[in-house]
Amino acid sequence: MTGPAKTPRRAPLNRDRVLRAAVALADEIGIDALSMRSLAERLGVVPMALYKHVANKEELLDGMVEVIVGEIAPPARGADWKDAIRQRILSARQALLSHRWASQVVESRRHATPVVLDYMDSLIGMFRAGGFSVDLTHHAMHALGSRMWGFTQELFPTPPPPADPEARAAMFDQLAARYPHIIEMATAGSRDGGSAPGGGCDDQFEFEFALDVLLDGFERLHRQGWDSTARRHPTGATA
Amino acid sequence: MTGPAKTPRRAPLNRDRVLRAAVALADEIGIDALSMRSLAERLGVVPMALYKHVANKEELLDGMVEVIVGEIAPPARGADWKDAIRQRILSARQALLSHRWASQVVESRRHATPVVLDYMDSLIGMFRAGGFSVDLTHHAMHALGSRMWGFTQELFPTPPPPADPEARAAMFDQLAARYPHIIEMATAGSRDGGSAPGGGCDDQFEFEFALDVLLDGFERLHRQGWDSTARRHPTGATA
DNA sequence: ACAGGGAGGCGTACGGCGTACACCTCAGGC
DNA sequence: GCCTGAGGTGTACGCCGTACGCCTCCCTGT
Repeated sequence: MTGPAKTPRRAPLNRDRVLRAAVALADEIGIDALSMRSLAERLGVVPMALYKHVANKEELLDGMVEVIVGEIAPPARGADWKDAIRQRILSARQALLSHRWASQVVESRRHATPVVLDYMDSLIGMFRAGGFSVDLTHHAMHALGSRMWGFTQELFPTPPPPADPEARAAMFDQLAARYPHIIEMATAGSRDGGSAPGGGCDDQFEFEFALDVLLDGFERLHRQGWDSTARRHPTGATA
Repeated sequence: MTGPAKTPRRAPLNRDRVLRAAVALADEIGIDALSMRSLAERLGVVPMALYKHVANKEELLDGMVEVIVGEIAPPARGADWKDAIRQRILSARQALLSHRWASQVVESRRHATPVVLDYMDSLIGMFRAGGFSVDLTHHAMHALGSRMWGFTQELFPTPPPPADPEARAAMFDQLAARYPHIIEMATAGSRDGGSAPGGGCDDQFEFEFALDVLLDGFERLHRQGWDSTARRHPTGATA
């Protein structure tokens, strides 16, 4: 009975276990509540123990990003460049969307980690495989920007609507006076059950719309043989 | 000699003075070093005094955004919708660029403040004045996303390049093996003094490129009478 | 079989943060 | 001449990230 099961010592931590626990905990309690202390407690360990596995909190967050980016589905083989890129980015979106805090953390990173660079490299490779020049690919990547991760900044964070209907009506009138166009847009959207119910748009639609505008634009420039040294801006010049 | 100048009491603070001091201090010492304490010290006041003028730090940051957004040049009158919007966004860019921390703070805001809504409302109004449907305008605004503020996420944060040339060459080979496309892009850009020198692209060019791809895309959809209920995605359908 | 070392975990402590709460101090209006 | 309330103060609390030194096993080489 003095076998290895005698003392049920917790399996020793390692970097990967720490990172996965951090992701899970952030999912659970939110990224703001994720501290070295809360994570340590979750792992049944003293806060300083974590520093044996990550250098500091920044590196912890970097690692969490790597875990998520690692969840992105691999590129589709044999597809048209546009479909392939579209699909890849949408699957990045899926990966990021399953962790509500992900976009915030990705945006806050200062240095790209290897896994992140892998993803970007593969995306660039897809443009190149589609015949894009290095030049156009470069600008296209920049134009995608954070959309390559599958998220867009929430534009109209819902201000708290008053519960009292009378107060709400009054506030509505007030808003309509100052922000006529916003109100027009918000109310128009809520008519149908379509793409844009007021107070909460169809994010997926909005995302794909923007992505397609960009990809279509890239495609057109590519077909035109656009070159950054020729005309500085893509504008016009369809015919 | 018992006049009002006898005791040189500091003019009492007010919300506006606090916000402007915060902006100036953030410009000076960086947004990370801006704390209620450091700001209070700069104003020659005890930290808690600030809470008589702003509810908490979040509201301070909101107010700082308002100050900056207030610096955006008013819309150009009488211009084509596209030029007008282009110009307005580029002037937003100018305003935000003069405070390096601005984009980070804007992105972190959860609730839009009145001044922010004013800006968005005016942008929407410009689309509408250009004949855009409410529907298309809505999606266009979402597609612009944070680009309406004139910034793009920095995509390739420069990893520290080793000083020793031999080590640098070794690292280069290693990177080239793992990230062939990234390296191709980075090195191709550095050939000419043009738009994309390695290690630091021409941000302004990249920004305008992306903006123009989007605006051109919107224009095309507008001319086609695009409607979100017709086809879900803008893709193709030029001819 | 045993000594040595290193990886993993612990405990304490420090300085900084945002901010709650009670208090003080006057200038201005009654 | 009193009152009031806006503006400013002082103290304190709980949280944070993390530096530093120590302990405790397990693995390894001999």
